Amino acid sequence: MEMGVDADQLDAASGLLQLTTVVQGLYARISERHELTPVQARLLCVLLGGPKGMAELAQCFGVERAALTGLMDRAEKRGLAERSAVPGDRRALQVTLTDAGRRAATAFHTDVGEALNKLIDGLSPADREHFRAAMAGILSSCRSGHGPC
Amino acid sequence: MEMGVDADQLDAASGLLQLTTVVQGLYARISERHELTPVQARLLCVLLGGPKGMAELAQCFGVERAALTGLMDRAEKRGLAERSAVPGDRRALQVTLTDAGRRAATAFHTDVGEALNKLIDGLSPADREHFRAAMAGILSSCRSGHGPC
DNA sequence: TATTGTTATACTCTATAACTATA
DNA sequence: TATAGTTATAGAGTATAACAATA
Repeated sequence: MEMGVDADQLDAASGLLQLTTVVQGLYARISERHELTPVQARLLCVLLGGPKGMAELAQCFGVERAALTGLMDRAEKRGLAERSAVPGDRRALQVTLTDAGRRAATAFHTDVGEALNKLIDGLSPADREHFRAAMAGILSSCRSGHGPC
Repeated sequence: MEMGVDADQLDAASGLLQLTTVVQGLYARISERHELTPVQARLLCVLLGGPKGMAELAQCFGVERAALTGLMDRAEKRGLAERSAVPGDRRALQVTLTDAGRRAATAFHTDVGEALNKLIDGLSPADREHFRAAMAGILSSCRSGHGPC
């Protein structure tokens, strides 16, 4: 691997922490640019994968169902997502993106992807592929692959 | 590089996003275990590097000075950190850890380090070093190295 | 009884604007 | 005037507990 000359004296744990901070900051900055909070942006992106129930969204966000109510109240007030009845179950609600919500989600998602790709622009193609594979390995070992997210 | 068989079909941008989510979640879980919010935990860890002024902390957290007041009010109420006068400047305050705060910060920091190292446990030593160097390269290219954090 | 979603309440974190005191 | 920090106010996000309606 082609080592950057000043790319040392940083252990992996600190690197992960700092990298996380950078990505979080980037996500927050792009959210703001799209007039979204990071949580609202994430909500829209999850819904890009198709309609979801409230409980399903709560589980996927790792929050209580009650938190989703407020989240969706705000998303709905802004015309980005909607709650609608589910034919087979009169308790349940189905959350879907509005057209505006889908446009916002797509635009946001594109910008985040660009920014993240720019982040790894400095790596050589071989290093980039190593890095990608390492992340995939880490993720596959720590996520049991349960859930709709 | 030794490729995991199921470590594919994940692009680098998604990987970064998911890795960030995993690290955030891990950080939040450990914070909770130590009866800290993630932000309070981060505050203590920054103070482990030595006393800081309020404005300095605000800049380092990327928040307004007013937000630090509330943050420190809560940290002080819990006996984790203290504000004290600065000899040369009667406007300024110096924030330091209490003994309890230092113990909490150290214990938290240790646990986070362990968890993060466990995260990359599955990588071979060579892959781990590649990964570490790649992160260092990314970080050195995106942080101008300004600031006390 | 269990599940879906909501309401009520309280707390943390954050921004903005206006303020005090000091430099 | 500029800087350090605070107060007041508002809003987002979250948890807990209690509730309603449906399964």
